[in-house]
Amino acid sequence: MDATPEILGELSLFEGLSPERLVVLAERCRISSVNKGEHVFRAGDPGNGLYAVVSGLVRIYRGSPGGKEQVLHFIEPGEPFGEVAVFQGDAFPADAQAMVPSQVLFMSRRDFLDLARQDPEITLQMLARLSLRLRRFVHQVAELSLKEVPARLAAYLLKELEEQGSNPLTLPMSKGQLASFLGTIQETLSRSLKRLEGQGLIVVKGREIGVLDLSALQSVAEQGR
Amino acid sequence: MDATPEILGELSLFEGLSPERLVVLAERCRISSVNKGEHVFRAGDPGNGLYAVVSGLVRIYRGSPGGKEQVLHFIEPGEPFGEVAVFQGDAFPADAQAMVPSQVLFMSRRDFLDLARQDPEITLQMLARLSLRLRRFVHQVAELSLKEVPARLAAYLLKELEEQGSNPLTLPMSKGQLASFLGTIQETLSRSLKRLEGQGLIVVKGREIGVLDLSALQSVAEQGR
DNA sequence: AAAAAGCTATGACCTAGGTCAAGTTTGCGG
DNA sequence: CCGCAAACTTGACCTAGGTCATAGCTTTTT
Repeated sequence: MDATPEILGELSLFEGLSPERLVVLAERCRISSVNKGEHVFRAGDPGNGLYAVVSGLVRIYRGSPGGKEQVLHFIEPGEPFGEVAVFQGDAFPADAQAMVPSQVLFMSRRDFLDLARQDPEITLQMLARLSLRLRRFVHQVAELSLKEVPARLAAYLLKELEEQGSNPLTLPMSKGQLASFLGTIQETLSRSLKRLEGQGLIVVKGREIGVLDLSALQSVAEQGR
Repeated sequence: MDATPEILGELSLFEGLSPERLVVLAERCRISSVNKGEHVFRAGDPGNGLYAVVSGLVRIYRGSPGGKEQVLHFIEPGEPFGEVAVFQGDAFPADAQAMVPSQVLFMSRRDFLDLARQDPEITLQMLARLSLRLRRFVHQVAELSLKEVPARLAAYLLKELEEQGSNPLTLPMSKGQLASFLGTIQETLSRSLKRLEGQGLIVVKGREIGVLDLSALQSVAEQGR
């Protein structure tokens, strides 16, 4: 399916582009639907362009021979993914899979580089975007090796609370997926939630989590090691 | 101390720039000496520009309240560091410390952005550079959470063997520092080395490590979980 | 070369958290 | 509204690897 200028305008990637430019770009982008569980690309696939989530939710992850998986990020509507392969190395470093029925936009490397040439602002925006991602990875690596599961969980809940702004926050994914993002497994996550609940810091009801004691949760999150 | 065009020409960051351009840039860059153990910047410091190692060795790491540290990368001569703060967020996300007496070059954000504007090629090179770093982090996150220490160690040795090209390879840092890079501690690294040695895969003599059984080492490195 | 300071090895011990195995609950397709 | 498949919880168990303590070794300083 073809993209429309309206859809493109919603993507953070194209923020600030003129309506005329969007019309031209719309012709060059393709939108496709992917079913729940379907892969947009696999690690090692040649990357001929970049993607963005139009609707739905996509997870980027790496698997291991033993079957365990580590989620690197969840991509929400408006956000691009798979950019790394456009600028370096050409093979995707991880798998991308739709977690719910989703629509994804594709733009070829050629078209993106053309756009970048005509609109250098885009390049700077991309640098800022990759820098942000780098910053997040720095955080993720440090958390994985320096903190224990309850601390990582607490930090996640605080971040989510901040972003959602509403107090009983809602997990945007299954607990198993969250565990995989936090570098652990379902069982351990379940026990950690229980523990925080037992300490009176949170209250859990399905995917809804209410934060009862903000400052105590913060001190759990800071526990390093 | 002022930078010279010759020094700048050696930096991967300025690869491909004309000699005239290098002369102009040399006036804008400052080179300073840092002692072993001295910090170039600390996490949270405002980032007003980027750095590159001219000589010596710099490590980028994050500490935890409990005193443990996770090394994110070792920066060798010619390589830039601290770029992330130039494009995003303005505070450095980690600490940078000289591991041996070193010389580092500094270029202000302003000067770098001026250069980027005049020479768009630099921007694309920077995109490629950040993409490579992102790719490495993807790898590091996955290794930390999916593999055990001996597997991470084996993977490191294979990479180092490849890069150095000589068989008894030489560790470029202390074993304690290597442990911190691999997300573990001295003692565990020591035992892992011993184990690989006991299995006849490597032979260790101080910082020199000879690889005896390449394919066995590869299969240890691939063990996921 | 002696002394101080950092590195490395190794042993005894302990715990966070992964594995395996039942259940139980939730939510979706028919 | 039913039934089946995920998703989730809970318990018993086990192990990788972190902690603590000690001692040998190597390098730099004086």
